[in-house]
Amino acid sequence: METRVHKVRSDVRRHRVTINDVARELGMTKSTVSRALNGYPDISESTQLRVREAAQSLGYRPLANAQAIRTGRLRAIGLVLQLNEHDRHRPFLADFLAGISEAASAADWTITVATATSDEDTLRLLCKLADEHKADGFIVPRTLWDDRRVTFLREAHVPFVLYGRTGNSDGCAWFDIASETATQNAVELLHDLGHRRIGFIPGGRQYTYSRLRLEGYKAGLKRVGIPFDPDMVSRSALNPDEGGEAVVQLLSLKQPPTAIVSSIDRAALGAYAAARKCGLQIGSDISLISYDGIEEGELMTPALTTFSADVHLAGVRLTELLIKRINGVPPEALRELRPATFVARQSHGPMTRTPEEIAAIVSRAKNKVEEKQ
Amino acid sequence: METRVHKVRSDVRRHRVTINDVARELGMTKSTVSRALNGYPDISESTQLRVREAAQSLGYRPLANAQAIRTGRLRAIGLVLQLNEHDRHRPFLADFLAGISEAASAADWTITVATATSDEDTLRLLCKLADEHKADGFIVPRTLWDDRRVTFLREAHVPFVLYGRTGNSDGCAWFDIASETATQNAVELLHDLGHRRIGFIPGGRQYTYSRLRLEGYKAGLKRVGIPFDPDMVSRSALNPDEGGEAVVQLLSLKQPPTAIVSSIDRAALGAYAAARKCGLQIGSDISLISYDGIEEGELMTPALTTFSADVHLAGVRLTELLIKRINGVPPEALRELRPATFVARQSHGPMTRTPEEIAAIVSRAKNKVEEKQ
DNA sequence: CCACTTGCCGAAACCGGTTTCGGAACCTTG
DNA sequence: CAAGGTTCCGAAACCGGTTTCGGCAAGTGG
Repeated sequence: METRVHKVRSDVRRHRVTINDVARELGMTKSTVSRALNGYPDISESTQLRVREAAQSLGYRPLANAQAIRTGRLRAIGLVLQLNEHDRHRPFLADFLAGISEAASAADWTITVATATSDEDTLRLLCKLADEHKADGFIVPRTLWDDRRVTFLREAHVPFVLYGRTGNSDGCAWFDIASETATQNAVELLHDLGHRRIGFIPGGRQYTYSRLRLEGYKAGLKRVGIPFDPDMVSRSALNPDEGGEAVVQLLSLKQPPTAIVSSIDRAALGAYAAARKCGLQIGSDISLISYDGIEEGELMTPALTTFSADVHLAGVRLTELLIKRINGVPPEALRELRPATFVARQSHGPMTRTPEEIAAIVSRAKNKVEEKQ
Repeated sequence: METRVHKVRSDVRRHRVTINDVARELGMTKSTVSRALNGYPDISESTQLRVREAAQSLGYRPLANAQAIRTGRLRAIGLVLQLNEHDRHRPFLADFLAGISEAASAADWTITVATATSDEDTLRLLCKLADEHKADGFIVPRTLWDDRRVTFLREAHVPFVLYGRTGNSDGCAWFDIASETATQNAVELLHDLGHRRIGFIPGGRQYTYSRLRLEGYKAGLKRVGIPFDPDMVSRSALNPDEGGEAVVQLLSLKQPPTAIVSSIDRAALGAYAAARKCGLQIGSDISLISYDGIEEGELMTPALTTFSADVHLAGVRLTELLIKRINGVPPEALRELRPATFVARQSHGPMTRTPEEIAAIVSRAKNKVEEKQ
């Protein structure tokens, strides 16, 4: 046995064990071997057993590519990642990939990935991978509200599953984390701590999550009886710099917020320096609650309170859903919403200053800066 | 469910243009079409042209899996990533993948990835992907000095290319960035700035780079005429916490360093807080030069001086080398070493304090901490 | 004018599998 | 014991390509 395995290994290139080898060894035809290994009912139990044992001991592994040309099933899931200059820094990529790979391996599937640099590029690669049948179906990450990938895959009748929701979800299977609920909870929590002016920093406009989190913010306000004020919503922010600008925008209002809810952690990271520049300290002077759960949040002072999304789990579930979808389960039966996890750290707390006090501090800080110049 | 599967399948089949469709359209046999498209010399120029045009206009795309069962070539490169709990936080994964994907796409190849959680898992997946021929060759990232992946791939006669060097490089193609030279340069630079006691924080022991950087450190010392002192080499550090501990270890010496060279940025990030705890400020009281070029380094105060490795380029070159290797180029001709880029920021500077002064400050800071307790 | 290349393409085998079809052996049943 | 039904497997077609082989027609040399 030991030597046999070793032999197989060193012979990978020269000659692998084929179904014909197994058939010859057993004195059967390859059709019988094939049906036995695939559990067809017209092969007797005893024969199936014999074939399985022989295949095992010979180290036979069917070639997925060869199977695919007849069955049309490669047992590969496709993934096209868009890594813009913009969000090249994807904190969750490793976790996400690990989740997908874990679930795929468990089902004996593999992953085909490609990376793209723009929307067009993404669509082109998706189209190419589908055309050349490099994958049986696709995981579509970071859904947009109006997503051309979805349109394409739907029309091409290629199975897919979305990470996130989208505008028209006809025929879509999806997995998502209820960030709108998290955002709503953040507002309610801040209200319970005495805050009445609560600002909001949206994420990238085109993404579905951005829409949902804004809705969650509004739902939270409604729930606690605070009227919605458009001024309390800043420009959208996708990185620390933009996050900082958003915070400055909110704090420069005549009636600035005493607490801020940020759509994404990356933007919230920029809030610290921006607030400091305005003479305020996150956590003590002004509260901040964000969403995502990136590692860096924990290293900030004070550490960032956030709602954490389990991206590893997302990868696992998306893969399981996609495999089911490829096996013919209707998309309507493959939709899953999970809650985010609240990670209470030190960037939020009871209201300590009124909007008026904050406005005064900010104005004083601004004058100081101007004096220096 | 059964009917649905059949429907999908027939749908896919309906869409796909096969080589037979092209042949029928042209009134030729598929063998002629195949040879024409593959540029065989026994097909006339004019026929080749006609076939190419017809294939183009019909939208024919050969199925890589179908080609592979005869040619044995899938045009897919394999990548098994080990994402330990430990270094799940891989800052370069996105860049690395993007580089690989870019080069693979350009050559019309695809990528098959899998992630593993341990050395054994990595080896198992590598073996499985090779056995089932899911890829024509592999990129092996993060080489160890004694690397079982290399042993396996070599014995199995599977083409591969290493990202990094290894103990026994017989039959190995590789790409690497000369971090040993960078480390040496760091030492020389610090010497030029007046530093004479220069500490070193090694990375993960089993990795080849760790060995090389230590050698670079020693080479730098030798070059400038400083005798090597084993005490100047701390325990190895792979993350901010361990980096902090390493710094404390060095600063607690009777003759502490006035400058520190760190093997990896992640460890250097922890140096800031650790130095502060010892009463010292990075950049002004003590110099720090690191290696990697991660984004976070720029956000530190003062920003981290480091040698940056172009991981995107690494992905591109590794892919190009691997494809050549698979095409039969001997591994000895596929070895490439590139320099790292020096990124001068604010964490290093002229020597401002002697080792004795530093020792005094550290000892005072320690007493203070003890008093508080 | 005939033998001999040479250029070019069709026919068929092949790759490693899956799937359809048909028939032999066995079992039931009347 | 004949008729009919089951069980189980072999033969052959098939999937979408590649590659080998051979032959026809045109060109070339003697």
